[in-house]
Parts: sequence; structure tokens; C-alpha cells
Amino acid sequence: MKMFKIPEATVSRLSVYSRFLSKLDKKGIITISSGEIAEGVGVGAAQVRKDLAYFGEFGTRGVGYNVKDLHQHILKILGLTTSWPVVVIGAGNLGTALCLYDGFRERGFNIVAMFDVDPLKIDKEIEGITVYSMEKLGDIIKEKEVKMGVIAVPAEYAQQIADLLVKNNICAILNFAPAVIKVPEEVQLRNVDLSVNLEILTFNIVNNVKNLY
Amino acid sequence: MKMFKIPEATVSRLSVYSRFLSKLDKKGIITISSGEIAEGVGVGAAQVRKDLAYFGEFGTRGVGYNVKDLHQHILKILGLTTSWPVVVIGAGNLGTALCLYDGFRERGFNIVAMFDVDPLKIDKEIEGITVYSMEKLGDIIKEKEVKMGVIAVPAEYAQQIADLLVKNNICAILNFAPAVIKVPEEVQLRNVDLSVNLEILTFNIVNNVKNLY
DNA sequence: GACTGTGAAGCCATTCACAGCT
DNA sequence: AGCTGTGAATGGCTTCACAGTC
Repeated sequence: MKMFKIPEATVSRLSVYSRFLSKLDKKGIITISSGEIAEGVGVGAAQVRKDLAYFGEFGTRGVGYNVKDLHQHILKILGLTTSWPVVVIGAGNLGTALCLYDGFRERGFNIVAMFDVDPLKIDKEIEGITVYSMEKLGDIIKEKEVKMGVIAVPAEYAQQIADLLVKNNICAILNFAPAVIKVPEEVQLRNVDLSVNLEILTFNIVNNVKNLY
Repeated sequence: MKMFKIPEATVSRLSVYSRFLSKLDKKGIITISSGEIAEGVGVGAAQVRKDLAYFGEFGTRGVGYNVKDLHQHILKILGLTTSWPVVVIGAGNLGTALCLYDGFRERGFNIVAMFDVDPLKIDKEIEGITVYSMEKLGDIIKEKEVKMGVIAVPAEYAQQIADLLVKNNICAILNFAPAVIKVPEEVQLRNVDLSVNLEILTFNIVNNVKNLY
């Protein structure tokens, strides 16, 4: 296959466009221009067109894009036409919140199991999702064909959990622990670092950086 | 004031360096080189030096950086030498998890109050943090001199909550709702979009993008 | 007339490579 | 000899501007 060198920023915008289009579609809107998408999601119109152009020609000159059609294309591009089973490691507050987060379900992610080391949590259910002991991780990943794992454990355990996920052939990890973790290059890793995000804000406040949006 | 054009990527790395240095400091390590920092946080050595060089000359040629010293400088740069009071809007699962998140406290963020519209939650305490009705927002922001607000409400209410925060003179907003929100340019805004992060991973899996770390 | 698709230009961040200290 | 600080080179993303299409 081809498909070369898509900027990551483009991918994350596609995800945002997709949500926007889904809203438009529900409202029954048929056609939309790059300018209107741009306005709706807060980017430039040229940016929208360029992002889409990486993947083909979805629009009609003089008219715009068909909402349903474009939306389907983007879902396809993002791999969201099928549902993704996901495991969450760590049944603390954050792990639990992520499990119950509607945003995941709405986008086709399906939390199939949680894992924890705490005997008080193991074998309990949290809103229909069972918490398993770590030993079951491999079995469940295999059984449910899980490709993605979410790490929501304390920083000091993040690396060993990551290693465990890797050993069980996970394809991608979303890490919420405030820790730098290392994985083999064939495993996808993204970090969502909550305090880093707040700290960028404090930096900006303290240095009164002009916002650029 | 001076201090111009710092890449946002640099700021977020500073935050990561800072955490790394704090770990080193606790271990009693006195001196460190850019190469070792680079290794520890997974970036290039030149990157580390350039990031630091935006703010001054903190190292000694031929030797490296003094851990304590550099750490203090970075905390100062990020505005973390003082504690920041924060409010969280939305006392659902996510809002609650964020309130209890240790990573915030450890870095000097202090959640002073939560807010919600649900009468069942209002005036209850969650681990020492009181949930107030939305009407109290203005008073508490003023009384506690809150500069930062965290939005953890459903997407459809995110914009009106943001407007409310802005009206009450908040300086910065961290938005967890999967929604595009607009604020005046003098207000700092960052979005942490949980599903976007998972969707980047699905994209990468589906298009088997080589990881670059 | 309106709007897409796209090469070219512009801008910004990262990496290189080396001069300058210790 | 070792390591920082930095100008210059590179690479990548965004914006511009316009030709092409409906």
C-alpha cells in the first residue's frame, strides 16, 4: 500500500472534522464547503482542503462536499468503520472514568475489560465491565482480539504495564500515566499527560503569551 | 517584557524535563548532561540544549547541568514556584477523577472546588472537595483567586460553561469535552480530546505507520 | 460566482556541526 | 576530553494564490 507521510496534525484534525460532520449529518445538512468546516472547527479553509486532499478528491468544485459521503470517507480513513475492543489497565479513578467515558463508545471503542492488582477490585464489575487480575491480561487480549490498551496506573508502574502489554502483542498504547515509557518501534504509543497540559497553560499565563486561535 | 516565540513543543518538553529532574534530585544526583536528559525523556540531546537555551545559559561547558539548579529554573519558567488554585466544572466520572488525580497536586495544582448542575451532587463533598451549584462559580473564582478552570461536562454544554468561565475572568481553560469551543483570544485554551488520541492510534494501526521514537 | 485541488512560498521546529568553555 | 551554546541547514506543516471545474 501507498499512503505516505500524513502529518499527525492532519490525522487529529480529521478526527475533529469527523465529529463535526456527524453533527451536521444528524441535522440533515447535505452539503458543506471547506470554509464552513473550517469555521466550525476553528482552522483555516485551505488547511481543511489540504488535509482532505491527502486522501483523494472528495469534493465538487463550485459546490463543496457531500456531508454523508465525506463523513464515511473520513471514518474509513481513521479505521472507524469497525468497532475496536480496548482494555484499560488500572481500575482507579482515572481508569474507571475512562471506562465510562461516553466519547469512546460513541466513536466505536468498546472497553472489553479492566485490569488491576487490588484484590478488592478484582472480579468486581464496574457498570458492566469486569475488573480482572493482571494474570488474565494475555488471555483476554487473545480471546477478544484486543489491539489497543489504555494505561491508567501510577507512574512508577507504567513501564512494566507497557512491557506486559507489548509481550501480549498489543498494537497500540494510550498512556495516561505521567511517565516516559519505552516500547518497541512497531508498537504505537501516545501519551496524554494531564499535568503537562495544565503546565503549558501556567506557562502561557505567566508569560502572557498571546493566544493564536 | 521579552521572552519571544517559544515553541509550544518546547514548553511541553520542559514540563517533562522538570519531572525527570525531580526524580534525579530525589535520587541525590548532582549533575547531568543534555545527553542523559535526552536519553531519559526520549528526545535528542541537541533538542534539550536548544530548549533550555531559549531561557538562558544554565549549564557549564565540559560538565553539564546542576540538577537542583536547572530544576528550579524550569519550575520558575513554567510558573510552578507558586501553587495554582483550579476549579473543575462537571462532577461526573471524569471530573471526579481529575479532582483526585495525584499528578495535579504533585505539580502544585490545587483543586479548590467542583461545580455541577445535578442537585444530587451539589453541596456534597468528594474527598474533601465540595461540589457547588453553578451559581456559586463567580464568587468562588473571585474569593480563591482562581485563574484556571477545567471543563469536564458533556460536549453539548462545553461552550456555555466556557462562556461562563470567561465572564468570570478566568485566564485559562483546559477542556476535556469532545467539542470545539471558542473563547476570546486573551483567554488561554487547551483541549485534551480523549477520543482523538485513540483515533490517531487506530489510524496508525490501520495504515501501519512506522513509529518514529 | 462559488468552491475545490494544488504547486509554490512562507514559516516554524528540529537536527547538524562546530566553536567556545572548563 | 567533555559538554554546552548556537548559527546554519534541513525538514515539515501551514498558508497563499490561482487554475480548474461545476
